[in-house]
Amino acid sequence: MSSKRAGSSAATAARKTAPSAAETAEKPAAGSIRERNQAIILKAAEQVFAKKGFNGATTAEIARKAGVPKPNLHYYFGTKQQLYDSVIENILDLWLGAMDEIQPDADPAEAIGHYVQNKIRASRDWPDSSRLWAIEVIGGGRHVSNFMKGRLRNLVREKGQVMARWAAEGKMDPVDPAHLMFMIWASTQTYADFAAQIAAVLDRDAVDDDVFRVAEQTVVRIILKGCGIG
Amino acid sequence: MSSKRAGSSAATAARKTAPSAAETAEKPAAGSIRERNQAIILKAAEQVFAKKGFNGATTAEIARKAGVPKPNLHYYFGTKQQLYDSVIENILDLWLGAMDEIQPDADPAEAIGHYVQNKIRASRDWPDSSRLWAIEVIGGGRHVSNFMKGRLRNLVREKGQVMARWAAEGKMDPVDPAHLMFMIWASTQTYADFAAQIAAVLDRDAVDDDVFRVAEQTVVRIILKGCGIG
DNA sequence: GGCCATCCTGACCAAACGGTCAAGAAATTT
DNA sequence: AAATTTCTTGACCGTTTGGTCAGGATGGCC
Repeated sequence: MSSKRAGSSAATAARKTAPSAAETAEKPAAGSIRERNQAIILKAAEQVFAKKGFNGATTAEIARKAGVPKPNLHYYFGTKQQLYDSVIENILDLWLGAMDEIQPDADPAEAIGHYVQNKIRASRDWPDSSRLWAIEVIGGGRHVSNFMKGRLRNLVREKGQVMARWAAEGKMDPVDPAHLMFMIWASTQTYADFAAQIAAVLDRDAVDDDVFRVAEQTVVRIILKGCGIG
Repeated sequence: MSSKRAGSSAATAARKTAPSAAETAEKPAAGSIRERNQAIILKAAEQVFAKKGFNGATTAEIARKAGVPKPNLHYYFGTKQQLYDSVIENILDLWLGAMDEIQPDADPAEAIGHYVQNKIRASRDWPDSSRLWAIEVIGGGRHVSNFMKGRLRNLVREKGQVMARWAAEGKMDPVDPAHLMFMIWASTQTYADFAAQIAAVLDRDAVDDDVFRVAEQTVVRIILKGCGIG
């Protein structure tokens, strides 16, 4: 009797991310066992870490959720800490995408509006990533310190200069760009991080698409108008 | 702000000898040993819980930070869970104060502006409370579910009606009040919860008064202007 | 089929944790 | 000062945790 808890949603998701190019038919290629299992474990780990933080999560729970025996975690990722680092690394992209539109010759309303939109949709589509990031930063952010002081800081500086130029050209108010970013991040990620609170206040079981629609509308509107755009 | 709450779940500890503490009338016993030590432990517990969450915090660390032996925690608070509950209970007031100014006959700019101000200053003055609240809600908020679905929801509904009236009178834009609240909470509490990230991006050791000054200015301005006030 | 590398897993371990206890020290009351 | 209640503490315990290991199963390649 094999201990297959198979058919989980994790398996389907992992199959989607598997390299499908050269493979024919349904049989996974040789080297893909590793990738498949790593993906399954990473997804389970993200869920558990996002809910309980690093210390609160147990390797046993992650293994159970992934449907694999516990030693399998260590086989693929070494220690719990290394597994955590791998999960964190997969999240960093959330911060870098979507800011591309903020360019000197772009339209501020569109650029910033789309950025807010994308951030809110990220909260809807990958809430666990947002929550895990939040827990990590609240705890001091030691694992992401380099990222925050490096790529993230540079990005804020760069996009801040674009906004300063927009302001100089009269296209928007001279708002402090860094704090505008903080405000956008906070106002959008709150729909993932504080979903429990928002659902409770709105008397719903969860933050569903209806809520996200009004959220997107409201936040985009206040941010843009608040910056003197539009 | 209401005054402090005496440890409500403290009595469960000393079961050996009936804890006859508070039954016969109010015995202030100014500076009693019990109150002093409970306050010390609660403060230490809040710091540790805020950084590591419930599971990540250890009673040994709380005891060390409070400067008392570990069994002393159990003597005063029973279990770790009860200590956590006591800490959480002390935080709830943060959500209720400061919204008082939002009244039908008040000036929207002043009322909302002061509310944002107060929330940002709360992030500056009690960052650990904000962070602990965040960790609790991210983890599902089971310990505060009643509060969120009760007093908090009612408060949002009540103040939302005030804002709807302001909007009907043309004093502000017809913004969804609940989402405006979410935005204010997120934009203000982020200066406590995400302090590590903000400090890193701004290239500072910590989020100091300078940062808070610009933060207050920027957030108040964007929120008010974004709502069509001012 | 035969061989090898990769993958899987039940059983186990040392450390850390929450919690307990009994006895002693310090207040408080009588 | 004696009695009694409250407070303090080192030592201890059962459970849970992250991590290990040896050996078995599986798949790829000739």
